[in-house]
Amino acid sequence: MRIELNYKSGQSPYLQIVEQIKYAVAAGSIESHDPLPSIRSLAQELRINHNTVAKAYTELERSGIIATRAGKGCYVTDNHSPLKKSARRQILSDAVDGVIVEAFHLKIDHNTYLQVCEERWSAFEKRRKEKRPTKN
Amino acid sequence: MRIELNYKSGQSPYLQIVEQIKYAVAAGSIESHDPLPSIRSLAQELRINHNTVAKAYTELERSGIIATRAGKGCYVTDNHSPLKKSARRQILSDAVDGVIVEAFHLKIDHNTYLQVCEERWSAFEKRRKEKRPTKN
DNA sequence: TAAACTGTACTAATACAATAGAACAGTTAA
DNA sequence: TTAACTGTTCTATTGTATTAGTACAGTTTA
Repeated sequence: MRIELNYKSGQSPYLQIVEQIKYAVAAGSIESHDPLPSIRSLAQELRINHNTVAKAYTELERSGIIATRAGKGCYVTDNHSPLKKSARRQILSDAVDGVIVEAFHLKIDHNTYLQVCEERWSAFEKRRKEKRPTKN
Repeated sequence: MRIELNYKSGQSPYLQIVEQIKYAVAAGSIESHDPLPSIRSLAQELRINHNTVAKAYTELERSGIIATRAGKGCYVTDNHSPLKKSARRQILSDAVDGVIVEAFHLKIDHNTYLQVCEERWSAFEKRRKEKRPTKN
């Protein structure tokens, strides 16, 4: 799990860390109970203040993706999202709406849209299976 | 086309205007060549400074969604996205990746995901057809 | 031309996000 | 206990986003 900061992207470092870790968990690069690099070591590696990493980790903890314990460290959790099914579906629905608005302005047709939706899901699925072949 | 500002959302007013207009165009609530409310009249209606509305309109013009002309007003354009096909598909792909990461952390399964992707597209399509039934 | 409308440009005030430094507190192991 | 590691809290600084006020410029129409 390698985190890289892009200072030209315009996105703040702490948000880049949040996104990359969320992405890595979803893609199976890191799994439940895996330890994350400690706040200070990651900060040193990225040459930023440790509070910037701490802010990213706090945000991830708030989302239920990781757990932090003073003195121990940070770990990926397995119980993401305590929301009930209908609420989770609503959040997804809003996110999909955003993509559809984007697709419309990009003049993308229905078939291409569906194709991309399926392709990308398969790509994530594949990476997760490659990472833990015995568990599936 | 009614724009409403939510001051509790945390999103800045000018971005709310941008999003709502992009959404309205994608949903067919406003169509190509339709006039938008003038900068000053919309500002007065929303009780904000006209430069805030101007900023939103500038952003929309930069995205190729509307055209503004001093003295005349602002109109929805029809030529969105001058990017080539592969680039547009790449942008969509990245946006879909974001949704998939979100879906994973929401513990949403493949079927539900695909169902929502299709459902929401149909909902937009339906609204556009209802708006201009003779054109399709 | 004059008035009333359009959008635009410039400047300044304010608020907030982002980052950093220093000191604090919990955990482990020698 | 002590040392070395963990995360946490507090405060301060910096930079930038956001908004607003004012003055300017283009277009239309009476």
